[in-house]
Amino acid sequence: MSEAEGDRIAELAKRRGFFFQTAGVYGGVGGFYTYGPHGASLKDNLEAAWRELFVTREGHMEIDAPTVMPESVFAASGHLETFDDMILECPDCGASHRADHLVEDNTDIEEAESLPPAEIATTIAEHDIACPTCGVALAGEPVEEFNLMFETNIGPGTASPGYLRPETAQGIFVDFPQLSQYARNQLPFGVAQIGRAYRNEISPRKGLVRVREFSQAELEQFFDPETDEPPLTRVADVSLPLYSATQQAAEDGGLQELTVGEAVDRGVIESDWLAFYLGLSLDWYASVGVDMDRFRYRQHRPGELSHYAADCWDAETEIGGDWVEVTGFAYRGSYDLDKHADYSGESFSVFEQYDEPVTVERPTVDPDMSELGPRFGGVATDIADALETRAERDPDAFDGETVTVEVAGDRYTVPVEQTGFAVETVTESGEHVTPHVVEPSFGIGRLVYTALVHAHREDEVDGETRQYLALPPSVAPTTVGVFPLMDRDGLDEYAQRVAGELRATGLSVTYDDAGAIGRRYRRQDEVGTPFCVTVDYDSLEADTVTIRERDTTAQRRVPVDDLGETVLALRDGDCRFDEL
RNA sequence: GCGCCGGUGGUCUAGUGGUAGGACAUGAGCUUCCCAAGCUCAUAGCCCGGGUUCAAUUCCCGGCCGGCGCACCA
Repeated sequence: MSEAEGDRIAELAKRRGFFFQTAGVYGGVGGFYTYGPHGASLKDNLEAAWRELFVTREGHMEIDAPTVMPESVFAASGHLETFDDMILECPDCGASHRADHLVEDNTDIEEAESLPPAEIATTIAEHDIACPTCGVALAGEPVEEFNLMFETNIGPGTASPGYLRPETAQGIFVDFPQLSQYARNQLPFGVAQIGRAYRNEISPRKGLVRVREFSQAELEQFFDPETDEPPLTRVADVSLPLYSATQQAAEDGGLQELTVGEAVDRGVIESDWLAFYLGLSLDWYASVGVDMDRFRYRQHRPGELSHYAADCWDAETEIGGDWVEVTGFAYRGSYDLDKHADYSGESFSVFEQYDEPVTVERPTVDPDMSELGPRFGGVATDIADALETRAERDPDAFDGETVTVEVAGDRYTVPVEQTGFAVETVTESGEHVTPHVVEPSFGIGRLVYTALVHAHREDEVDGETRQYLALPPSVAPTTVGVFPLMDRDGLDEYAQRVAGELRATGLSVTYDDAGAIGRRYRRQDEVGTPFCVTVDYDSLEADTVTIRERDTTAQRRVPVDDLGETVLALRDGDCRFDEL
């Protein structure tokens, strides 16, 4: 652990091209990192592994939405309001406070968040609100607005404000009606997306942990909360390291090791869908290089939940003594779809057919427009609509001779016989359901960082300290290094040919003929290359090469003919090195 | 954003009011028949701006960036 752990990785990352701070020649810019060659490759491999599970294996759809969205999207999602904080700083002690919270705590005003900053400042002065930290009067202090979303303008001028998305999820929610079509309106279905998101953090910290631009891999699992069940049996026996809100509150609370089945049965995880994804994801973390002894699922405490979340579990990894959120598994309910339905006026529900149609009695109207039209003129259609609404809500009103409806403040009386009122027996074949959402949201950069930190090892070879990255072969940036033992006598040509043949199989290969052989092994150790192939003088005689394993430095001699297949099998875990 | 501390080749560092030295890494060459060996040579640096001074990498101020604490973290 220790800070040294993060420092070592930051140093290695910069020196060997995993990641580094962007625009260093201009002094650098806070919270922005560039992935170097090895880092970009590692990140790609991690994303591919994610896609393999959450898209391909689970059969979900993947989309790619824009990173800039119009204001209306975030007005509906709640981000415009929740991300726009009013900060007030104490002139005396320097503490920052949420100005709207000060007002709410000290006055009868609720939802002060929706008030303009000037009004908040006036209210603070009027009520003589003092700094909660030191007690100094805050009257007259400026209320600063701070929005965590990057704002921009769409097109010329400022008429169409746009925002860089603070999460990729809204790109899925906002086009749910379209996506539902592609899923043939069949719940449950999932939509995945890998992409960039942006948050103008007040103070970015700790390398890749808190940055202003980052990659998310998110899955939105849509389901009918009444009828749809996840395939829990597939993961029922997976053992989860759980740190529930209850355990966090308990004095002696610690991790609970429960299987997915047990956690659901005991109500530790309330949502079956959340439980399913916690179970499904566990092995994935291990497969991309997370040290599972430094991993836990932690439930959000009640006050910690996001504005949209009903329940949330974070996957956390331990880095330098701190626990870092690498995934949020949120139960978002129907919050997002309801909001977009509300703001847009469009339907964000799915029509679900019943197994058996249901017959119900329903009051209907069929107004006689040949009577209503001449009599009421332009408002006739509005009156017809009002009659229809009235019939649905208050069919008893049609019991008498006439019925009265109100349109735009005026009352109109219509003879019931002209309304065509009837109670019909209709057959309903289904109903409209607004799906609920469970969302696993992976922070790719934090996982890359975790993979590097957890993979870092030191050992001793022939009295020399060796530094290496024990990355899983499937995610390591380079799979195999190829070296000629000597850069002469035809060994180099032979090795070049071997490297070319390996590349042709689709493997990620690096060729190195510079310096002593040991130095070349070390270079590859440091960037986590799991296998190195060396061409020596025996190769020229017998067409065999040595293959060396990173973690043990052990070597085997193998025929060059099926080298490609051998390395592929080693990378994919179809064969163990000590079986060669 | 506030406070404290810091910023010297790609990396890690020494040092200084008269523009800098090392180690590692990198490149070229020699050597070398499997784990950072050795030799020669080469490339490469005082975060930015202002001030004080004959002279600033060094002192002062501001900025940028980083670490830590506070705040923030949908």
